[in-house]
Amino acid sequence: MPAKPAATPSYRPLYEQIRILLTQSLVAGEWKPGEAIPSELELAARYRVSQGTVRKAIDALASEHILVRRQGKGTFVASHSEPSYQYRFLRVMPDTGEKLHPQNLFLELKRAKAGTELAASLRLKAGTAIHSIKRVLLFQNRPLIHDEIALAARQFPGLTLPRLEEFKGSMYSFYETVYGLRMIRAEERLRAVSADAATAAHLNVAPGTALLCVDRIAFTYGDKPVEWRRGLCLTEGFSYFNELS
Amino acid sequence: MPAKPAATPSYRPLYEQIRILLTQSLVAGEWKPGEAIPSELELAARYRVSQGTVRKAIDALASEHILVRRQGKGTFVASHSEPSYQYRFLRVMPDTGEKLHPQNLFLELKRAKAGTELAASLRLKAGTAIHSIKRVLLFQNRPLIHDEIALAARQFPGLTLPRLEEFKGSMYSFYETVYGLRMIRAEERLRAVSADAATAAHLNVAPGTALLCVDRIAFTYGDKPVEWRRGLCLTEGFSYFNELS
DNA sequence: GAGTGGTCTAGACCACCCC
DNA sequence: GGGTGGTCTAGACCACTCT
Repeated sequence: MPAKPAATPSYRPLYEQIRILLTQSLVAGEWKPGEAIPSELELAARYRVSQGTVRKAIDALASEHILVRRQGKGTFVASHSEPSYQYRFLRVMPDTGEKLHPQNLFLELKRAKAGTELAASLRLKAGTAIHSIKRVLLFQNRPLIHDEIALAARQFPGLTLPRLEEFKGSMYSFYETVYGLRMIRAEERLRAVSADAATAAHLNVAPGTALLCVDRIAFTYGDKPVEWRRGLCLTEGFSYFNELS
Repeated sequence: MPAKPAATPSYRPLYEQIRILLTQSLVAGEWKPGEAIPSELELAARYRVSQGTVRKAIDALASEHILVRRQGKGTFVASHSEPSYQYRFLRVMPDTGEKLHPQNLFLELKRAKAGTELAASLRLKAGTAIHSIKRVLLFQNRPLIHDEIALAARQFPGLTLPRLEEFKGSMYSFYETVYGLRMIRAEERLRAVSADAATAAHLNVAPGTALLCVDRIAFTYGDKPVEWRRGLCLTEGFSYFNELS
């Protein structure tokens, strides 16, 4: 493997270069979500390095939940469609701690143009065409979260309400399955706000009720922002769980 | 190194056993926060394993921020007193993203008895003596967070308001420096609530203002809960940042 | 039993820090 | 220059899964 030092660290270890090559193959779709990638020995042969070096590269991708190792079986491309990853980014749960999966109720999908703030978040030009989705998430048949979601229209051609409604699974499972876009990480900012009239109606509470406002930007490979989302969440009996370490 | 298989996984790798031995040394105070632990080769000799095995054990502890590696210098015990770790668990920051350090204003320290809920959180018996601390955190001279903190009295003997006030640094830096208790992780639950009269006064807002309520339990080695905390946070111009991956 | 990931070793060499 | 962490190798062997 030819050494290929880069700008930032003045020196790039081999396993780092391999990690980049693997990522490129993932972006190019050489291995699809849920599929196995070649074995460590095969990859070692392909890149002319030792198994240990390939392992270190895979370790890094596994710790980012981009790949999943399964002893005795192989290494697989992580997928939001797999049960254990279905609601990987959903941190709202009952105070009791059980993880329960919400039911989706779509309210609206319309075309719109990105305002300056949204455009900045998704790294688009202001005025770019977007899809704007509104939905409510129900936990045990109780409306708990009102979501507003924005996606660049050109990245999601042919998106319609019926297609969203007929799909079983999370939004990210949908993006991945239908549009081949895998979300690998997200940034969230939380605030406390007072419910406006419309939101209060959707969540069936009095206007002015305190709600948890969760702004999220979700990214694919290469830290490319794909989805903007604002969730307004009723936190009675439920809370947003986070672990600090 | 004698193999010492344990109950849970029916087989425990060597590096895992080393990790446990290292943790025991940390708990016993063999190496103090901020100090360097022995070099990898020394540890390899001590435990009669190869450098690679010690490395894997240290890697695990480093990824939990229990140890910190510094190339060319050594491996150090992480400390909340170090500038970069001062406010490691503080996720509230200006919307602009800069990290700024708050100023501490203590309001009260009193002795109390743990109610059933608090006792359960800290794994104490109900009625156990505790310290109850109240304070306000100011960002740029603006009161933004009202904290209520509970600690088991027997773990913090001789705690007084003046001792808290004269200490420069974060609470965890204080626990670590004065009581030798290192907090290594924490769990938080976030909710949106309406400000009551007292809190509103402390934060200089109208009663009923929506506040972010952050409940936290912080743990030392061995997942032992030490501190319970409830923060009520004004989120205007500020927000709670979280990264999902 | 064959194939996969996971562990462990011994040794070489590199990058970084400080004397 | 000597010490420390960081990389890389080649090879042995172990644990798990599937056929």
